[in-house]
Amino acid sequence: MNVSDPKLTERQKDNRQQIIHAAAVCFTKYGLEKATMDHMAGELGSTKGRVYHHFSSKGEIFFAVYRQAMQYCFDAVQPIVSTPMPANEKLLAMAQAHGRVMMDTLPFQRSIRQGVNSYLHGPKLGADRVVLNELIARRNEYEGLYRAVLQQGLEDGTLSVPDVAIAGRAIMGALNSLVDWYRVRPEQSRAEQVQIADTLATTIIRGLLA
Amino acid sequence: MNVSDPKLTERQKDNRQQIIHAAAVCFTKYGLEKATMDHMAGELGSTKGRVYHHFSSKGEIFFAVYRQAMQYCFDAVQPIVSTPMPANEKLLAMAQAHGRVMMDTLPFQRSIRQGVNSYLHGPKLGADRVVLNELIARRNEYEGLYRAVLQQGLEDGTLSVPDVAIAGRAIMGALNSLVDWYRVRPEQSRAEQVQIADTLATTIIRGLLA
DNA sequence: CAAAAAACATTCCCATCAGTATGTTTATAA
DNA sequence: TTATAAACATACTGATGGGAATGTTTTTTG
Repeated sequence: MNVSDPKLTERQKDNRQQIIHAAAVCFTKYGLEKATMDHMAGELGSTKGRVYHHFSSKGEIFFAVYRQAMQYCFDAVQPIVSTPMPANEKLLAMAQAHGRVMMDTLPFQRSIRQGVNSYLHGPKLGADRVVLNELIARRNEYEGLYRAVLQQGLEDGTLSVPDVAIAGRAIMGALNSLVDWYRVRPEQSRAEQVQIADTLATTIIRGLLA
Repeated sequence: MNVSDPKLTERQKDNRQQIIHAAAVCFTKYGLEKATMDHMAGELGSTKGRVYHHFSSKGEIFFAVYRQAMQYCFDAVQPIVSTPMPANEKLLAMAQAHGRVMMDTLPFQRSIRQGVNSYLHGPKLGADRVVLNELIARRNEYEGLYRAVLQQGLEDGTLSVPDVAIAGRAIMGALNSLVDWYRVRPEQSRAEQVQIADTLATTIIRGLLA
């Protein structure tokens, strides 16, 4: 199974990619619903015609954005999971990586944050409900990475939480909140950016007590 | 300055309250944009006419929901701030209280979570932009309560964080994530409910390390 | 109890936007 | 080089929903 559908030329994949990116920008710029197909086309310097030539609906585009956003997260965090390391260190590294991805792919992450709520209350059944469920499953799978490491930490004794599921939620919630309050500042260096993500990660895992 | 505008009869205030509540339900049920005025009216067993008699626009209703959601939070957390207590205990109590309010006023909190993003990218200027800014300021004021206690904790030595602002964000993010994943279960007792909020609060403040 | 105002319901209007139909141009294949 | 299909642009349609206009009933007030 490939990342995208197989029967696509390189050019087509590139075109889809451009559109997906423009969509992510528009979603964060105007909000999920208020972002129109014309907005996306405008962002590309084109018209609807182009967009509809590569995607069949607005929903399909959102799903593509969602998929990609998740992929970014997996690519950044997945490798760390399989590294041999004490669970506490591993969890910290994962949290830091996640924070950085949030910053680096902000439009995508902002889009899906709005989108889940929005597209959830839509077609109870139907074709794209299936796709949505698949994406939700994938998100759950991602969060599972954290729960697994938390569990591992309970076993190797480097972590201690009353409830693995809730701890996982807490981590995700705190990290994902980045997309709500983090603003890209042009004068901000990469080091300062990473500093924020790392501080956030440390604060969550270390706790707040003296 | 009163909680609501002064020149309103008791009956009017009650009517507005009914509408606000119905709106909060619809916002979470259908999503902010997809929730129509007819939905809200239907939820009340009435028609648009009634809604528009008490509110001039959909935006105004959302603002009312927002205001109320914030008020719920203030009412629950504000008292704790002025209680004489070590900062670490105080912070825990605040976090627990916030978690409970999230659960108790779920439709309201869910509404504003979607809404901020949505209404933010609207009228750059205009009358209701002013209102929105006021509400955002109020939210910031609320988060200030947590930052103040964090600061206090640094001074009385019961708390230790690298960055007060980021720690505040982390707390809010983790607690507010409740509205994303918490589902009301009929068979769940109040005690079990409170247990979840408390566990979450403890996890955040205590941290995850063994 | 009359008159006025409040509290609705009913009906209508119109701007917006997803999606379609139909061109026109550019690349690919035969 | 010609036919064919891909890659667009342009022009249109249909439904949806916010809000206004207008009618009807129920309170309140004088």
